[in-house]
Amino acid sequence: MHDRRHRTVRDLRRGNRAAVLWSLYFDRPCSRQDLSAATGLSPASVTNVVRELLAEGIVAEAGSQDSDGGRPRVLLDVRPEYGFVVGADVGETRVRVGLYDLALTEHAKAEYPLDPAEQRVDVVVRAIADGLRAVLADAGVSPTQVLGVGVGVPGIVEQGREALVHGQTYGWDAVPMERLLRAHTDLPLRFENCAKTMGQAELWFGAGRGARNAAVVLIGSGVGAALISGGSMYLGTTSSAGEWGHTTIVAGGRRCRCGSDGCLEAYVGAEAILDRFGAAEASGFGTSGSGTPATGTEEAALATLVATAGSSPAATALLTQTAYYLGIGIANLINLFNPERVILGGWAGLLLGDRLLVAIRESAGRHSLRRPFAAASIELGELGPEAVTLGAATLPLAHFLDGAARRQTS
Amino acid sequence: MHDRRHRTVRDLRRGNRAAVLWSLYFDRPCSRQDLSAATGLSPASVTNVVRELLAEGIVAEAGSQDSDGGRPRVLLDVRPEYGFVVGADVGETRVRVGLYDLALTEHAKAEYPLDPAEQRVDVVVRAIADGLRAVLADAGVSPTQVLGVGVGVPGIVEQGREALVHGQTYGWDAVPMERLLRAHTDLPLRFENCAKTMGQAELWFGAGRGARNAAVVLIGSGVGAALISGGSMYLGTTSSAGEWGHTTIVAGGRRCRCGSDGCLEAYVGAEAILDRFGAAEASGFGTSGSGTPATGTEEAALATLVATAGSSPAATALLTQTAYYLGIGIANLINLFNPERVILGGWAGLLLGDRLLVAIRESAGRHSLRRPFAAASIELGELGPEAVTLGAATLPLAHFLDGAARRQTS
DNA sequence: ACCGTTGTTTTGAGTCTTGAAACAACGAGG
DNA sequence: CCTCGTTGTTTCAAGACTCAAAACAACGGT
Repeated sequence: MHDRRHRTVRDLRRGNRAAVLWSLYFDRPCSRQDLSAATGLSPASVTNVVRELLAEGIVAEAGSQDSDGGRPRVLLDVRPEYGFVVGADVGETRVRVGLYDLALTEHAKAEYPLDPAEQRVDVVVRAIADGLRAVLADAGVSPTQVLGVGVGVPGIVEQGREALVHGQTYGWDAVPMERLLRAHTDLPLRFENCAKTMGQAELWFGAGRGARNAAVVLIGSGVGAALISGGSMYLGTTSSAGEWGHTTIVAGGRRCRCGSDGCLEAYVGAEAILDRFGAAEASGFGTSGSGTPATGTEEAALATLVATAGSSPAATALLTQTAYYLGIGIANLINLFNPERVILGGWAGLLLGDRLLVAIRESAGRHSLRRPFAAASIELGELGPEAVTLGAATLPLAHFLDGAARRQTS
Repeated sequence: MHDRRHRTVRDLRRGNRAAVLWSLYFDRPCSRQDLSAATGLSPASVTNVVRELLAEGIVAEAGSQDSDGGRPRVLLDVRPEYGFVVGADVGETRVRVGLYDLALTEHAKAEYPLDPAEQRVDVVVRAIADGLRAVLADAGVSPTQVLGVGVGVPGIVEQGREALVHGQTYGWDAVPMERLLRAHTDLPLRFENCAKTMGQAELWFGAGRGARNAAVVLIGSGVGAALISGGSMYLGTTSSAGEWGHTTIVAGGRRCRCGSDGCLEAYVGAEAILDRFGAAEASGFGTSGSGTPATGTEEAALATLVATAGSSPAATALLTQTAYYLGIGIANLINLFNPERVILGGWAGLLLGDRLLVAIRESAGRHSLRRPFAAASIELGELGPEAVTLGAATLPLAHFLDGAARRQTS
């Protein structure tokens, strides 16, 4: 109950410094006055903090802006080249690594294919390490300039002294990812579930900008969600919160690959949609069995399905039904969480949402209570597939803004 | 994003004072050393803060405790008689008001029946005002000794400059409860949904003690939930979070009184259970129609139903099914929230849980993912029907512990 | 050149926490 | 009975920080 732990007066300083940095980062560029207004600090304190940030080279003055009549405001901005962050995305078929500066513009990227049939941890770790080396070499950036590395992994991340990864679908059980990767680099490492990572990207730079309570809903082959409460990711007790895909919406319904039945994922996951279509058509695209096709194939199949929807009544009916179920899943989120925004993302989510957003909204409205529904807007994600890498890069960046991380060289 | 707003160095003091008070309140009695350890403050600062609290009469020394060999620890405790708080519970059939001291021991209570057929706001407000006067007179407590009044209302509370209440079932729409009650008293008022209020009571004093992430699930005639995240109530954007009862668990299922269908409430709410039983038996207890019976009747009917379960196969089957559905609802919470504890409460919840807890756990286990399920314990609430009043009293108390509230006289 | 306006910095005062040292209250052992 | 070691609490001086007010700076208009 109540974790209030502002100890020393020095922590106060750190806190105020963080407040200024966060403010500046998300409202860039802005003047000292703006910062004063945004943080509630006195102009004097802002001057102090900013002086420090200027001296450290983290922010720089960036021109000025006329004020009506008086002294012009000096605009401040984050100096993108102060440092770099690395984001890595461990997907089902490939490992992607990106190098970003402080403004999160990409400076280099690398990609390594994985064998979708078996995801061996050592292969993944080696790919990340290789990617790290590659992007640094590519952009001519020295490791000393890197603030940290963030990794988005499929599965639950148990944050402890060393991050452990539990990947249900990959058969990973308490894999000591951090220790394994530590063998290849001394940089600060952070791990997070890739759905949460992607959610954070949408929250910071996509459709979720400015939201304090939001749900980012991700539909790919499987289904997941990231819950944002009070402006930051909600993790839960063992940081496995957000398993929306295995929420039951049809008691006694279709069998799900998780072993339960009636899960949302068994109706709106890409694999499930194709499965259902296959069962209905008993022919055509998709997989009728349970084998996981390469994502590329799955993606093409679903795209074709969506495209045919105009002409094929069977496809239309299926999609209508999918929107119905998806609306129910979203309505449940709205009733439980009362978010101000629900963002639909993931490759399949974007594909479906493009065509079905109206139907989804309608179904969600019918299945949720009036007031919470009225408070929530349902929108499409704005970020593409690079969102996971970007979101991963966000992890060390957040720590930097909090004032914890510094560059290795002092 | 990030609300960091520790302005002045004085706020720091207030924060540390609050940290000490909360610590002491929930680990009572304890020594200055314990407080130092619990809050992370230096012994010197604890002494300072405690000196202040002693001078104000909020805490008092309460004996001492031998230390092995050295100076004995002086035990500190909250002085219960420093002030009082009032809690009011607006139920479907009655208004209950309780007067509590700082230690939340009851000093007086009052109850006023309501006509269950129509809940007129002015009647409710008058009952609360009468109850307030009555409990104060009864215990011989002057209003100047009262720190505040908390009210638990059925419906969504919109916290603004003045609390507004939206009671779906009562036909209350944006009722300015605070303004209405303000006409009768000058005391600080706080309003909250009664499910959240009850949840807070369980969290502080019942089965939820010490939990940081928990879900308190309430089953009465209707169904609701209170979500606790990071040790405090999660409210959502328009403070209507936790509408678990109207979460869909059977797409296209039974019609619910909210207008949607397949809601959890339509399966496990007391009214719904009796309804289903009536439909199955086409005779016996319960109501076969949709009219809301007086709660007393409903309560008796459900108790009878549960009692017959041993002998009547129909009743047994119905309860088994109810446990199945309830387990699904709980599993959904576990998957989404990853709480460390799920607490089953409400009069019907306790009645059912008493007999069905094992079956409910089993169903929840089958419908949730392994890891989050393993992290969550499912337990019965420990508090009786007075929990709402107690929880309501908790609202002004929390503000007092935060250092905001003082007694009116200085 | 002067004035009003607006943005930023300096200054002096006031608060707060803290580590170290002092102080207090006990049991044990001579 | 006195001393000593131990443990819990308080005092004290130093250091850190924010803030309000005042000073300063940079502009347009007249």
